[in-house]
This record gives sequence, C-alpha cells and structure tokens, in this order.
Amino acid sequence: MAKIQSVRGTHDIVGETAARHQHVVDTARDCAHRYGFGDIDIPIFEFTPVFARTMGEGSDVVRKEMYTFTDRGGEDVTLRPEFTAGICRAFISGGMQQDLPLKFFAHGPAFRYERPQKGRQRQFHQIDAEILGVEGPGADIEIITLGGEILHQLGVLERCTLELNTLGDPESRMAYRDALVAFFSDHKDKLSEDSVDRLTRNPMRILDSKDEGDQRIVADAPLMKDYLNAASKDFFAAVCEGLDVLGIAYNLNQRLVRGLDYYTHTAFEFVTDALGSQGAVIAGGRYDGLIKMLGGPPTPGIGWAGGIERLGMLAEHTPAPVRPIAFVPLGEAAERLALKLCHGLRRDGFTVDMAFRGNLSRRLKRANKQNARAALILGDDEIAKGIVTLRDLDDGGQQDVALDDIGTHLRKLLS
RNA sequence: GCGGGUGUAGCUCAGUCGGUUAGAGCGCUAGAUUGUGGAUCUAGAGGUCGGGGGUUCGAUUCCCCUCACUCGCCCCA
Repeated sequence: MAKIQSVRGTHDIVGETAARHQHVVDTARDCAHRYGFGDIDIPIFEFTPVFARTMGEGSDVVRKEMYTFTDRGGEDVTLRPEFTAGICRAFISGGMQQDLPLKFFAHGPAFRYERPQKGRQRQFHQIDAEILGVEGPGADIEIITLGGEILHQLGVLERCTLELNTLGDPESRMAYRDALVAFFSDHKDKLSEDSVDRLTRNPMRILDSKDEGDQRIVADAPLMKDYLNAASKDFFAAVCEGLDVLGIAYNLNQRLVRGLDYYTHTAFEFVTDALGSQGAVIAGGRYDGLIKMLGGPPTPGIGWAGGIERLGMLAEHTPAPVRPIAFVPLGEAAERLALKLCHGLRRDGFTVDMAFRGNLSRRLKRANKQNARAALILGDDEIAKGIVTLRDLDDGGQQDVALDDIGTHLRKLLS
C-alpha cells in the first residue's frame, strides 16, 4: 500500500455527496421537529454490554460486526453499530422517566465491520427517530408516518414500499418461534446450510432466506398470525387501522422479521429495489423490553433508523446551493477596503466569496465556476470615486454603486 | 465470512496477441485579451499502467499474493 488511503469501507463525503447527505439530514430533522421530536446527540461509543446485551448475543452484528476495543483505561467499549441502544441508555442514565413520553431525533455515523458494498459501508450514517414511553399503537402509527413523510419530502416515497408485520408480544413471539423450530427441524435435511445455522440462532430469519429451496419449505411454514394472542392481534389491528385512516399504503408481509432480539410487536421497513441488494432505507419496530433489559424502569419504545447514504443516492434532486457574490479587489488598497466591505456584507446575510489571489480575469473565472450571481469589482478607479462596480454575471451588465448602497442593490438583484 | 468482476493522468475511459518516446476527451496551468467570466484557438504540466513478488533478454500486458472498489450471497440502514 504505497499511497495513503482511507480505511476500507470508509469514505470522504465531499461536494455533491456532501450536499445530498446534508439535504437528507436537514429534511428529516425539519420533518421530525414538526412531529414534535426533539434533538438528541449521544456518544458514538458506549460500554460494550449496552449493545451486546440489547441487540442479542446471537445476532450477527454482535457476533462479528462490532468495532470493540479496550481503551487505555482498560474499559471494554464499542463504536455504536446503531442508535437505539445508546438512546435508551441515555434515557436511563439521564433519569428521564419523569418526562415521558419522549420523542427523539438523532443522526450521525455508525460502525459495523461488514464486507463493503454499494450502500453498505463500515462507517455509515443514519437518521434515527425514537418514541419512548407510549404503550399504545398511536406511537407506532406516528413513527411510521414520520418515516413515510420524510421519504415523501425527499421525493423518494414513490420508489419505496412499506412492508409491515407484527412479531407479537413476547408470549406470542416465543410460541411462534417454538412452532417454527419444530417445523423446520422436520425439514432440516432440505434446508440450506445457512438456514440450518439459523435454526439454532435465529429461526425467524429462515423466513426471509433468498435460497429457493428454503423458500419452497417456507411456503408451508406456520404463520405468525396464527400464533398471536388476542392482545397482540388487537394491537396490530389498531396500527393497521391508523395507517388506513391516514391513507398510508403498506404491504402485510408475514416474512418480515428482525435480526435483533429486542423487537416486539410492530416491525416495518421502507424498501426500494432501486439500490440493488441493500434495499432497506428506513427500518424499525417496537422494542418494549429493551429499556428494562438495560436495567432501567420498564418503558415501552418504538423507533426506526434510516441509511443516509442510501437515501442520498435515491434522492434525485438536492436544493440548489446559494449563489454567492464574488468580491474582486484589484490592488493592495482595494484588498484592504474589500476586507471590511466583505465582512459587512456577510454580517448583513449575504453569501460573499473573495478569492485569495488572481487578477480580474482569473477571479471572474472563479466566480463563474461558483455560479456567482454577481461580482463586486473594486480597483483604484472605484476607490477614487467612492464606489464599486457591480457586475451582473447573468446578463453581463454593469453599474456603479455607492459603497453605502451595495446592500440594497444586491438585495434587489437577488430577489 | 463465501463466490464473480474491475483497477491505466485529477475525472471518464482507449490501448499494449510481452518490445524501445503509454493515448483521447473533460478538467487544470499559461497565453491570445497588462481592468472584465461563460465561447474559441494555441501551448504546457500531469502516469513508478493499484501495491509486492515470480516467469522472461525484456512485464502495464502472463502467473501468484495483496489492497481497494464493485455485483451476488450473508447481514442490515
């Protein structure tokens, strides 16, 4: 490795990509705020058990994908592979149970040691929304609606479908799990190698296996809905009804399961086929037992996470960047005066760029490249007259403007 | 972790059935235009052909290893 390069699966986010990411985050945050969510920012690493205990010792994420290390003080810590566990930990350590219900929005990097692919990095970025302390299906409806609304605002909802399922309460989930293990054990000899492995670790995962042989067996497998107790059935019915009232289309998918242990009841995924095999753009579910599992007061929760890289690739247009005003001083006296004038214009809210070097021609070229709306040219002639030359870069027209009137002229030009 | 593809200039890519100075377009720099951008023309810079090893008189080209990206599996956002 002669040339220095970034670590595998990590990327520098600049230019167009940076604009896309920012757009996704801004859109999601604005949307979440309108739904009454507040911002939360949590550390990007936690004590390892925060993730290991909640996500499930048997999950792939915990078994082989976490960036876990011992720090210099001997603590066992892990870079966050997701947000939910950290937010629940923050809820407990911050003593927030008095403030329930709580609604949080977060975004930032997360880390998983996986084989990189398009839409799958080792350092990736997520938006995240969580509702804590609401037992009823209202939270499920709101959190799903928020996800759909963000996709709508990003202009990508038409290319996504909402897959919906319920895992039931712990009792129902356990009963179904046992039924699946019994069923698949009878067909063990015909299952793929992967699925035989899943049988002991995460039997529900066999349901969404892509192996054709597996799918033939899955076709006759018991269905979740037949193992739901009355309470779980009612709960899910209420969620569906709420989505129906809002006109949110969804696809009931009995094979939609979760890889992480803490999920109960509602599970959902907004998926797209426009990104190859990494199709989930926003996914989440209910996790009523998680906070108790972490040693906190029993508190229900539901949330989702969305992949910023995936959403950024999917979003077709990002808002046009602000067109700057290029300030072009010529000569030392002009440079000094320009410094002050630029400062004042920026303080007044204008986007002003002044190149650090170059003659008039060069600086106008730069201004053109930056899609500047206008250039303010200041040379000895202008200084003598107490004016600047305002050049409209769209039509090439120029006019003299008194120093005190620059702001008003620019405002008129930009409106 | 498993299987396939790719890697040549800043970017997108040609090319070399193993041979002496490796090309194009775009971009960049400079000039035509010493106070006027977008267009045009001219000139120029820029490559250890991803890295290491092997075969060979000779390797960017063939072989092995390795790194990165990519497609599918796995997993997931």
